[in-house]
Formats: sequence, structure tokens, C-alpha cells
Amino acid sequence: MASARETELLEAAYRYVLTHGLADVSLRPLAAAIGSSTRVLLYLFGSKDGLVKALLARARADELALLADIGTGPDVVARLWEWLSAPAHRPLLTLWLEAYARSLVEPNGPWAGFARATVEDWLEVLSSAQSEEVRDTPAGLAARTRELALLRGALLDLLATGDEKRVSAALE
Amino acid sequence: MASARETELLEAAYRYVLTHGLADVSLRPLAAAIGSSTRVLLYLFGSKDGLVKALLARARADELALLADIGTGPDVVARLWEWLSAPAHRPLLTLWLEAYARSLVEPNGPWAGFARATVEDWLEVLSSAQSEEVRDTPAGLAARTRELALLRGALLDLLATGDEKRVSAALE
DNA sequence: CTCCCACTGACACGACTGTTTCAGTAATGC
DNA sequence: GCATTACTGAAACAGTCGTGTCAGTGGGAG
Repeated sequence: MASARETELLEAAYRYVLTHGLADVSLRPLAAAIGSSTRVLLYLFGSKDGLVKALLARARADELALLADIGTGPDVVARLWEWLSAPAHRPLLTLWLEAYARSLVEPNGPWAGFARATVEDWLEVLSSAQSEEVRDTPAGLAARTRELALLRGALLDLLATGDEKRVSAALE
Repeated sequence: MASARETELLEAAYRYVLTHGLADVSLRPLAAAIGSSTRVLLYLFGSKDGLVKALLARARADELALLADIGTGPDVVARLWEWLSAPAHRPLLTLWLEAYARSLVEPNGPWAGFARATVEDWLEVLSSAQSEEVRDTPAGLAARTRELALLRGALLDLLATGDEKRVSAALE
């Protein structure tokens, strides 16, 4: 489906939005930065919304790859936090938060459903890390919802303050 | 400092951004919606950034009023969650999240410091609700950081899914 | 060689952006 | 009455936005 040139430019654009944000990106500066032109971006992705959608999907692919990598096993929460708090992942997570907020404000457009999708993705991972006799109980649902809240609230704090010591200590 | 007309228009603009979001607001549609003109908004607030800054401060005033209202006492977390999960407050909280994310992506401009400021505001409230012998210990800091993370993570979940039953159950 | 197709460059279109200029009006203080 | 102050209207500014048009490239397949 996607040509070689398309994925190549998508990767370059992805690197660009990781540092510039997705909210007020515009075609001309983006094209100039990645050595392309608006004409080509429009040709390959159909429209700006198409490009944004592709970028969002690209970001989500990173996220899903992580979740698959973490797998199930014990200490999922600790290992997830280790990944979330890694300084190298901060641009990606800032972008993630931006897309999350945007999808709430503007339920239409390319952002649609992004926030809800990630909640489900993560809940499922946390679910598969639970013991079988707990997984399908209300208590199990509450437990993984709480774990998810803890991780994401801590992430919010970390992204704002950068105070990794305090936030990591709060997660035991 | 602020004239009567200025606060009147600020309130109207605040009501407008609560439903339309702050990210891609522009002067002409906003002015038309609140029965004013770009000329007047610019006259009163100096620039668009000035207006955005005033709106952000207005939103923060709502937040601080809440925190003062909650006070200290026991069960702060429960009472905070009660407020956070109230359907009536959802537009405000969506706006809050939007400003939070934006201030991380774009550390300059009128958004600057918004995220960090709210972290500190809330931590202080949670701090003053702790017993005196715990407040100044590392364990106390970790405890309130964890409480804050739990509340905000739960809020993220709630805003995305609207599943108040599940999220509230997760907070005991 | 020829045809086709993925890709690209230059440019213009209309709409919209924040801001400025110049002009008023209405009320207030002296 | 007069001047000052607070506010408002209309129009234009230069710039950027996403997108469309028309014209090419280059290379691989038949």
C-alpha cells in the first residue's frame, strides 16, 4: 500500500513532529525541514488530515510495539514505568499527551478516538498481566484501572516537572 | 486594573473557549460569538497572546477557588475526586488538560509554566491535608505525589471514556 | 523505443490569520 | 462648555494556510 518514498517521508515527518509538536504543524515548514515539498506530501497523503492521521498511527505503532515488548509477566507496572520515565522517550510521550488532549477537544477530524484507544490498549495489557481468577472480577477491573491511573498521573507529573526522583519514589 | 468591560468580555470569552477549546481559537469567530470585535479585544488585551494569557489565568482562578473550597480536613482525595468527576466540570477539565499539554509542547508563549504551576498548586493542597509529622518526610512527599498521580490519571481516563462507574470504583 | 507511472517543481487561488490605521462616539471630570 | 478618557466601527495590511492546476521528470516494463 504505502510506497517506499511514502514511508521514508513519514518517518522524517514523524521525527519532525516529535520535536515540534503536532498541534500547529503546517505543511510548508514541515516540507522544507524534511527536504520535500507540499506538493509531494499532498500527493502521497491526500491531504493534511491524511498526513496527520498517518503520523498519529505511526505514534500509536510505537506505543503498541512497546506494549508487545513489555509482554505480561510479573512487575508489569514497574517495567512500564521504567519505560515511561526514560528521558529518551519524553518527546514521544509529550506528543502522545498532545494527541490525547486534542482528541478530547475536537472529537472529529484525524484525532478522533485516539484517547479512548490508548486507554483500551493499556488496560488490555494490564489485564493480561493479572492472574486468571482475578481478571474477570470487578476487583480486577478496578485494580488495573487504578494501575493505569497511577502510571499516567505520574507521567503527567514527570512531563511537567521533570522531577524523576520524586515521581519514581511515589511509585514505590 | 481591569475595566468593567474587560472582565465582562473575558467572562464571555471564557465561556466560549470552554466549549470550543483554546488551541485553535481565532479572534474573528470569537469576537463574533461574544458580540464584540477584534478591534476591541485587541484594544483591551493588547494582543491575542494577552487574551490567551488572561483566559488561562481565568481558568486557573477557577481551579484555585476549588482548592481553597476543598480546604484541608480528612478525605481530601475523595472530595477532590467528587469534584473532578462531576459532569458539570468536564468542559473546564478538558480545557485544563489542553492547556497542560500545550504548555509542555510550547514552553514559550502565554502557556508557559501552566503545567508546572498546577502540579505545585495541587501538591500543596494535598500537603496541607497531611498530618504534621508526616508532611516533611520523604514518605509524605511520596504519598501526596502518589495521590496526585492517582487523581490525575483517573481524570485522564474519565475524560476519554466517560466511564465514571469504572474509574470511581478504582479509587475505592 | 515507447508507454506508463511514481514522483516532483513552480505558481496561483481564495480564505483566513493577527495586527494596524484612521476614524469616530459617548460619557466623565474640570 | 471643553477636554480627556474609554471604547468602538470599517477597512486595510502583510503574511500564512491548505489545496488545485499545469507542467514536467525519471526509470522500469512491454
